[in-house]
Amino acid sequence: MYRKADLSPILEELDATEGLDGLQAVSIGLRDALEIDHIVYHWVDSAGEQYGCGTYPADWIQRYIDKEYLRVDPVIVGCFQRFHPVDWKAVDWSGKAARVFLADALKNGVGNQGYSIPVRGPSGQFALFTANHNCSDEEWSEFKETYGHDLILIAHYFNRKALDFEENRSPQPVRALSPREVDALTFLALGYSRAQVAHSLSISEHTLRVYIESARFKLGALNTTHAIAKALSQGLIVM
Amino acid sequence: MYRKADLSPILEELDATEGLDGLQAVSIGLRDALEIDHIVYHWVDSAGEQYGCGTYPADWIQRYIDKEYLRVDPVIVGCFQRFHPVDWKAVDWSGKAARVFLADALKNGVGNQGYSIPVRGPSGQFALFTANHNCSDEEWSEFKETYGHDLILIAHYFNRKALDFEENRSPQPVRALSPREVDALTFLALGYSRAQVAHSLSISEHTLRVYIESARFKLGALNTTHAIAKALSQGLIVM
DNA sequence: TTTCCACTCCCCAGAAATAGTGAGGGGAAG
DNA sequence: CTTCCCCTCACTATTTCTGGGGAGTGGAAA
Repeated sequence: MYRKADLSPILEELDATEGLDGLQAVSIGLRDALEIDHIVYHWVDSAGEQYGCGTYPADWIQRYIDKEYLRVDPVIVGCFQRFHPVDWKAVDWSGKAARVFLADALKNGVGNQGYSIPVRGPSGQFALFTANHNCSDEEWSEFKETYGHDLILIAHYFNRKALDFEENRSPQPVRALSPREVDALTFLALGYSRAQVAHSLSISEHTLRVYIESARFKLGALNTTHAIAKALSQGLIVM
Repeated sequence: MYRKADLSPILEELDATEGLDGLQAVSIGLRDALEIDHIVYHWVDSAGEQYGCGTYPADWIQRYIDKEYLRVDPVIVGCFQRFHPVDWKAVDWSGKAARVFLADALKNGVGNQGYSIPVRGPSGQFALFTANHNCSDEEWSEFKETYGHDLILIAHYFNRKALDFEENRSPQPVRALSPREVDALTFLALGYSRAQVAHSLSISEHTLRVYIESARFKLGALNTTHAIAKALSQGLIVM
């Protein structure tokens, strides 16, 4: 039976942390306190870039990036679609690429049990906070039972810190879309043609075009499709 | 000085709750346990729809909807841009509409102190969890100090429940895309033209078109833009 | 083994989106 | 009261996308 560790010092340490190196240190402390194999915070950037920190072996992290496992990893997909924390056993490993990925992960020091918490920030920011261990299903259930709540909170704080660092680095000048621009992009995202959208909004197609173009400009998008993709992934419009 | 209330029974009640009415009941219990004026969970939908539950007077809620305060409320805007919980005193009340809104809110039973926690789910889902009270800044600081962590966790669980209800109402079957289709849609979402995508994938433009069409078909999309919007919002592709 | 499905290639005509201009009215903020 | 942004409308030429055909390979599953 698990005896629950006191995590309040970890939370305090997390609160006072500065910089990614600090998060790295906290994740090591947390891993030790929880007596599991790995703790990983993984920021998945909308541009496909990614950074994170945690206790995975450096080899594996490099391999993950090199092999573009991000596109294969079913945990990422599963978390992206859900709000609940995700147990690795519950995601879809049926794809061939996914099974190859899993085998490779296990070979590189990743434990068989995982529990990943999706965290979302403004502008479509998305990250994962994962606890990983090598043990039986029963032990893992007990672990989740014991620390589930705490992990959610800690995931929240990890992401908060990561966002703070990011903000310091690049204060993004996100210029908001005007209501009409939002309308226009929303209808386009729903699959309507420009003519239909113009009709729906009771404006001329020419006017509609102006909105689309100014939205494109504001979003720094190369074309309408890009604008809609950006607006969607930044949470500026919702389908 | 605050003596911290034990919130674990509330969390358990929340865990076992079914339906919006249940959430309503939990928010009342929580308000009483915290000894504050109001607790509100507010799901904000971009389409302008919104639903929520909490302890605000029904009059005020109706007024909020009728007057379209959603578009004015600086707390909404502030939370939408941030990951941190937001104290109402810290948001931008400089706009005229915002000040009118504030005056109206205070007149309708809303307390002067507020603490709102943004929560985000898949597909750009966004909600706010708010604690509201009428008291001095000092008392409020102490309250936030005491219950800040708990409120984050509770906000998370409120949103989880709300999403569960939503899911039960509209379960959608997703048919997976082939790797090539994912590639094609991903590049298109990044703003490349068909010619550029074809070149990037080292295939002919004709072939590329076949992928796009089959992806469109699988997604039940009306056109390419729609397909990309659907794929993005279903988490099938990541930018 | 046969039957899928994923992947690759090709032509053509019509529909739709983009790029380059332009203009005027209204409202909010400084 | 001026400036800035939002909303609305218009024309033309060019590029890009869509929809309609058809055809051949290889791998995986039934």
